[in-house]
Amino acid sequence: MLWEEEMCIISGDNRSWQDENSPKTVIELWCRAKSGHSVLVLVNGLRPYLEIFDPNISPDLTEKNLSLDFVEKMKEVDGPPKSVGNKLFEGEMKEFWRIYVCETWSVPKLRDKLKKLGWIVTSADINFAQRLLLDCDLGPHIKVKGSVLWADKRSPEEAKNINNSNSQIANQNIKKVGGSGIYPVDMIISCTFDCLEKTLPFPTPFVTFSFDLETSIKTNEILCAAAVIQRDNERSEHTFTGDEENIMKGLTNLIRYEDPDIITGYNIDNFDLPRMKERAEEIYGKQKMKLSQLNGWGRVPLIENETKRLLPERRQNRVWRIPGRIPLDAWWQARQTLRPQRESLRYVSQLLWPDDEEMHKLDIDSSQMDREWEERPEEVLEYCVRDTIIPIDILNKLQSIGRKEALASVSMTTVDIAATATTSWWIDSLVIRLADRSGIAIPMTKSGPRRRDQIAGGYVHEVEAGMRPWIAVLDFKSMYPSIMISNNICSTTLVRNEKDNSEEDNISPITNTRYISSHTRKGLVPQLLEHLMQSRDLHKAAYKKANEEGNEEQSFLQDQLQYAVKILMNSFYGVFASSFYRFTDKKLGASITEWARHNIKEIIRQLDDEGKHVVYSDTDSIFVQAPVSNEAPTSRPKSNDLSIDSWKNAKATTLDFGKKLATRFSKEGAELEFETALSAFFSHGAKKRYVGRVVWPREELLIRGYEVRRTDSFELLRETMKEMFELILDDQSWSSVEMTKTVIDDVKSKKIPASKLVISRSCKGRWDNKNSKWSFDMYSNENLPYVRAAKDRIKLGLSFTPGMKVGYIVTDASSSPMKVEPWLVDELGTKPPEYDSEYYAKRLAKALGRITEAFNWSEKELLSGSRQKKLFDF
DNA sequence: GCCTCGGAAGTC
DNA sequence: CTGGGACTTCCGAGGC
Repeated sequence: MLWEEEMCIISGDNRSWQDENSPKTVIELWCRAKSGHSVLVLVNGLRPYLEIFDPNISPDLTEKNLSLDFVEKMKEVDGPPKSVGNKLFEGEMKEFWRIYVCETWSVPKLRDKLKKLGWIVTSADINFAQRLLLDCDLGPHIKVKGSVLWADKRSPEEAKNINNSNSQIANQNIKKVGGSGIYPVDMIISCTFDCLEKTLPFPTPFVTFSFDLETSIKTNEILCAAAVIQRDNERSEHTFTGDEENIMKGLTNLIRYEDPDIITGYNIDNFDLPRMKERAEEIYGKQKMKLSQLNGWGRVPLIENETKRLLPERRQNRVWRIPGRIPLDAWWQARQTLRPQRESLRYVSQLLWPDDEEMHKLDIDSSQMDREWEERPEEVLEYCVRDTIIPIDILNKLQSIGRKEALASVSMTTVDIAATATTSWWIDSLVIRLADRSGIAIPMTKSGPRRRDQIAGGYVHEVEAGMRPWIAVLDFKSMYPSIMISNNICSTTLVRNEKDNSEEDNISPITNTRYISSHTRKGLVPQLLEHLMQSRDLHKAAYKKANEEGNEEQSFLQDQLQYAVKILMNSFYGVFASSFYRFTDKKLGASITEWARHNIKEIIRQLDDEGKHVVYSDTDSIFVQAPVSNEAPTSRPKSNDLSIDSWKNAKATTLDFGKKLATRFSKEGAELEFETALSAFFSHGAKKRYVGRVVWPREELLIRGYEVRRTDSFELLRETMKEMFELILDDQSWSSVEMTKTVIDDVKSKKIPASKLVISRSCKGRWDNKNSKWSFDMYSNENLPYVRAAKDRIKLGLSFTPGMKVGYIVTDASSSPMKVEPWLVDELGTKPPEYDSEYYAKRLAKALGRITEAFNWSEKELLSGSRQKKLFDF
C-alpha cells in the first residue's frame, strides 16, 4: 500500500548497492513530515553520471579523436556513453557524452583518468542527493508517494496499519531497496524518483536537541551532562551523571531515541563535539563500533559497516557533519546575527533577556569545576541544564531555524545545505538547474591558487569635515543584481571572440567588455535574478496581505521568504566576482562594478554641474544637500515653538527634493530610490564614518563606522561618543565638549567602573596536535594585546575557541608592549583589574578629539584645561 | 616622534 | 587546500 505525505528534506546522502549484480545507487533523504514524525525516504531509479567532450573537435566535424569505446571499458563506468547532443561550454558549442558511473565515490578517480586521456569533464562535482533535487526540480518541501517499509512508535496509526511487519522483515525489505538497515527514524519509505513532487513551503515542526558537558579542568574528563529536547513546543530535560562512559552512552541513546533534526548547544562546534570525540577515543581508541555506542549520533543504523557515518566528523577543521542531522551552534548564530560586544553565554543572554535574572545568574565558578563538582554536584547539574535551555531560547529568539528553512526554500536546497554550506552552494543549486535545462554545460569548480589581481570595487566619495543641514539620501535598488540584469552580464553571454561582436552587444564603459544583447539570448544569471526579484515582490505582497488578514503564521513565513530572497540575490555578485566559482570569469565582476561606478559618478557629475552639493556617496548611495534656507533649524523645535513651521517646511522641501531626484535619475535597470531624509549630517572628514539625524521615514539617530558601532571599542567611549553626537546634531557643540571633558576627567580620577573599559577583539588560534597545546603561529607577531589575553585565559583553564572575542583591560600602557589583563568578570565573577586611567583618558581624547576638531577643539584641549581637574590631585 | 606593517572591524 | 568582493579607518608593535 502506498503512503503519501508532505515533508521537508533535512539532509541527503547516497549509498551504493547491488541489485542482482547490477550496480545501483540509492538516495537517502532524511525528512521531517509536516505532521511531525521523521521519515527516511529511500529513492531509487537515478544513476550517477558525469559528462565529457573532446576538446579537439567541434560538432561539425564527425571524426573522433578520443575513443568512447575505451571509456566504456573503464571499471568505474556503468554501461555505454549516452549522447546528450551539443552544449555550450565557455562560449563554444561542443558535442557531449554522458558517462554513467557505478559508484558515486569513484567519481574523483574517474575524473582524473578521463582528464589524463584528454577529455574535458563537466558536471562531475555535484553531490548525488543534490542531483536528485536538480533533475526533478525539487526544493526542500516535497510530497512523497511511496511504500512504507517501517513505521515506528511516533508514526501515524494509519501508517502502522499499512506496515505491521516486525523488525526482521523490515530490515530485509529495506536492504532490498538499497538501505543499510533500520534507521533510527519514525518511518521509512521507499519510492522511485518520479514519486517526488514539489510543494509550497510550510513551517516544518523540526525537533531540536541541545546539550552541554561539564568537564574536569585537570583531566578533561566529562563530569556530567545535560540535554533538552524540543518537540512541538514542548521541552523535556535530561541529566547524565556517573562514569564518563555512561554519560556518553546516555546522550547517544537519547539522540537515537528522540531522533532530533537539529543539534545545538553553546559553542558545541569548538567545545562539546570535539570533547565528546576526544573522550570516546580516550576510552575505546580506534574501535569504531564501540565508539559508535558512545558517540554514534549519525541518523543511520547502529551497525558495523555504518561506523563511518555514525560518528560526527569535522570537515576541514570547521563545520561538523552528523549525517542526517544539522549541527547548529547557538554561539555562531548569536555571533552572526547579534554581533555582540562579548560572546560568553552569560553576556549574550543578558543582552537578549536583560530583565530575566534567572537566565544569567552565575552561581558556579567554571574555572574551579573540579572543586565545584566535588562540593555541590546538584548545583552544577542545575547550571548544566540551564546552559542547554538557553541555546534553544537563543535559536528561537533569533528565528535561526526558520531562516535556514526559508533560505533552503528559495535556493531549492536541503535545509542542511542552507544551514551549513556557503553562498556558492546556494547559487549552484539555482544556476546548475537552469543550465541543465538550457543546453549549457556545467564546468567544474575552479581550483588552484587564488587570483592575485584584484578587480576594482565600488566608488566612495570624499567627505568634508563638519555639519551639513538637510540632506536627501538616495539609494540604487538592488544595484549589482539590477546591473547584471539590464546588461545581461553572465558567463553564458560574455563575448569571448572579436569575430562574434555584434552591434547590439552591451559594452561596459571602461574595459569595453561585451555581452550579447538579451534580445538575442538572455543569460542564465540575469534570468534567475529577474525571477528572484519578482518572487521577492510576490512574497512581500503575500506578507502584506497575511498581515492585513491577521494570519500570523503566513505573515511570518512570507517575511522569512522575502528576506531569504534578498540574501540570496546579494550573494550573486560576490560569487561571480570570486576566483573559484564554476561559472565565472574575472571580466564579469569587473564589468559589474565599472557600470556601477559609471552610473553613480555620472549622477554626481550632473548634480555638481547644477550646483547641488553631493555631500557623500558610497557604492550605491548618494547624499545630496536639499535647497533649504540656512535659517531653518536642524533639530526639531518644541511643538509650541515659533520655529516649528520653519522646521516643517524644511522637511517638506527635503522630501520633495528627494522624491524628484529619485524620479529624475531612475531609468530602466537602475532604479534610484529616495531612502531617507536627514535634518543634519556630520562627519569629521573620514569616509565610511558619519552620523545623521533621520527625520523621515522615521525619526532616529543614524551612526555609521564610528566607535559607537565598533565591538573593539569600549562601553564608555561608545556611550560618550553617542551622547556627543546627540548634542552636536542639536547644535550644542559647546556642551558636547564640556560633557566630554567631564568624562575624561572621571576616567582619569578612576571614577568609572572597569566594566565600561573592556576592550574586546576576536583572536585566531589553532590546536596544535603535535605539542598538545594552543598555537598562535598564524600571527607574524604574537605580542598583540588580545593574543596575550587569550593566552592568559587558557592558562586559567577557561575555554578558548579560535575566532572568539577576547575581552581585556589595559593595566599599563607605559611599557611596550602594553600590559593587559583578561576580563573574567562575566564568567568567574572575580574582582576587575586595576586599569591604566591615563591610557583610557588618552584613547577617549583621541577618538573624541577627532570629532571635536571639526569645532576647533583639539585632542590636547580635551585632555587638559577642565575645571574638575583641580579637584582631584593629578 | 615618525613611519611601516599586520591586523581587526567596519560600510556597502 | 579552500573559498562572495572591494574600500576604508584605526590600533598597536617595532624599527629607526
